[in-house]
Amino acid sequence: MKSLRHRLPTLTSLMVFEAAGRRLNFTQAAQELHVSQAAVSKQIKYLEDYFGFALFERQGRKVSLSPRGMHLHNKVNASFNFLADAVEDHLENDEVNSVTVSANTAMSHYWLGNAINAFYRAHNGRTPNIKVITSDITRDLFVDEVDIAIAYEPGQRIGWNMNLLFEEEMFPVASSEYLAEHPFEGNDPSSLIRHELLDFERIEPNWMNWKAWFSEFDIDASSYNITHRFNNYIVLVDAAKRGQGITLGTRYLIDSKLADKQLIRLADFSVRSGRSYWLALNESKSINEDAKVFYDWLKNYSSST
Amino acid sequence: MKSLRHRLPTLTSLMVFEAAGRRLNFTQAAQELHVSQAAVSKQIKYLEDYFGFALFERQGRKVSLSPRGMHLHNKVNASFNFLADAVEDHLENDEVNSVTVSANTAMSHYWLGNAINAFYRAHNGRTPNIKVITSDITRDLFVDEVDIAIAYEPGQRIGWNMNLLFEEEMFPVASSEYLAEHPFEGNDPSSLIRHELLDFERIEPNWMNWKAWFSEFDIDASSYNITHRFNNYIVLVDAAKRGQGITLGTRYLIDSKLADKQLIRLADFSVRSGRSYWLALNESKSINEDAKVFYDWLKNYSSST
DNA sequence: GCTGTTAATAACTTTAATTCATGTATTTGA
DNA sequence: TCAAATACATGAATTAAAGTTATTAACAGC
Repeated sequence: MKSLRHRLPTLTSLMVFEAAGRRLNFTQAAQELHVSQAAVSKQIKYLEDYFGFALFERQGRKVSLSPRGMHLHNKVNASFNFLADAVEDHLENDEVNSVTVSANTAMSHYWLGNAINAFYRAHNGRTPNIKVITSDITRDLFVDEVDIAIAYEPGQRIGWNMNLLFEEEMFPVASSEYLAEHPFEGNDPSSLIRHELLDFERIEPNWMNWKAWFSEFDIDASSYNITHRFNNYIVLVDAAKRGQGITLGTRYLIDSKLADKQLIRLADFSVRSGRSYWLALNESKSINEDAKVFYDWLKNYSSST
Repeated sequence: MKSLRHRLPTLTSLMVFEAAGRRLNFTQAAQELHVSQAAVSKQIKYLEDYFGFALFERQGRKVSLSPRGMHLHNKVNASFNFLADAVEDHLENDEVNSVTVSANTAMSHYWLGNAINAFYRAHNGRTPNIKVITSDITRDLFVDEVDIAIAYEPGQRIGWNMNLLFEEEMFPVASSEYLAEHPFEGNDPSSLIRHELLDFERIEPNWMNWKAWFSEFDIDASSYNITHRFNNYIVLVDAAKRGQGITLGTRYLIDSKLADKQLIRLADFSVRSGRSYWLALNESKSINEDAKVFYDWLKNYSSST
């Protein structure tokens, strides 16, 4: 793995490019940066040599970003702004008491949001500030910054105190609207094969999808019909709620949608994958008392629902 | 608005901090960067002077990140990696009867889902199969596999036919429950500073957050109070709907939540960021007729809403 | 065809970054 | 227990990157 320094041109040149690309005027960029126009010109030249193509198109005395230059500029701009915000946060804020919680998209939306709200209500709104990191990449859930991670099959992790939350169990669900249009007849999984099936497709989280689900009943992939596919569980469930087809619902996650009839469970067959969700407390950094309180509260909350 | 350059310490110092904080060993960091150990030591000292607090804790000849140092390091690391990926990008499904559409999390949930459903209804459920790719990384939205991308500020892209969808405009919103508990009094943005503010924090999409929003009214970051932070717009809006605070709503995305009173707009002030959402058709691969039909339908749909 | 504006370039200067040499503190192990 | 080894800090000197000044060239608008 190359060092970051050797993966990048000089940072000065990128910063000059950021200003020049934003203003589309080297002279103004120079004023903004409090340097001479010549300095800007030279830095841009260096950067164009580095890449081997033009970042700007020169039309006489006007400059505009080339297609590739524009694309690069978006990224560079986002990156420096993020960096500047981070730095300013540290200049302005004396350390605030704050708890960072991470979870994947589905958990964040269908479970954690409710849990935080219940915690917040239970303390009359006087809770530590909370930061929620949502990501479907397990590695991102366990970065140092995180105090509490809620993860699907994370495996053992040193420095994290793990607690079983619940086991994964999946069954077919659809909206009442869909079922009115396409009545579900029969009482076994093979009755599903003529229906419109909405599927989840993503490397991680490596959830059960229709293929794995059907295989539990020895039903072959060629016999059923996947209409739409999604890599985001919320968006998938959105489509099911709107009546576009049948999807696999995860117990605990979609219970509230069943309770208020936004989704209807088709029959009583379901599959337990044998995999689970876990609650994890980061013990590798100096103990954050607020995090510990929330962690214990969550353990209790999960066993009571 | 201060120039980026004057919002940041020297970039060299940040890059040295990135390496030193990752390795937790100044000598190794120096080797990685191909500089002397003294250079690292000096840069870290400069940065600590800049911030006015210790980034590292020195225990004898060992160093570890201080809590604030660790926090900063996460951001700096993310930022430089993002930058390096962007730079490296620049150095260098053809399944039948199927249309692949990509969009970020917020767009997928708050806009695209409705649009697909309307398309589906308009054709009595006889539409091509659709695959939805949800990602908050712009690059992922424009992979070859995608037929139609819906993107926030993608820049010009060769091989993609771009169409303006709508301009970003943001204003404060909260649930009626929150407003009953914390009445909003006053009629200018500075009235917000005593409220509980929920914020969006993420490198990409590089949306307007409270900091940028307030700066339009010359309100300083130290004066208001961010309680909870999120890197996923859906999860952020969930918290607002549950009454945990005030967030910035994006016109067009949260209009339906305003219509059904799940969220209430606080006042009539709003900020236009000058940036926009775009609809893009992939023309670099052999034309997918189904995709073209959906693209044209989407253009029409967006102008009618 | 002037006049004002903007970018590029060459020669020179400045200064931030880096090195070297040395000092101090701590850990390791014979 | 006491060298030897390891790791960060610091002052003075050096270097190379970044910046300046001055000038040229290429337009755009009057």
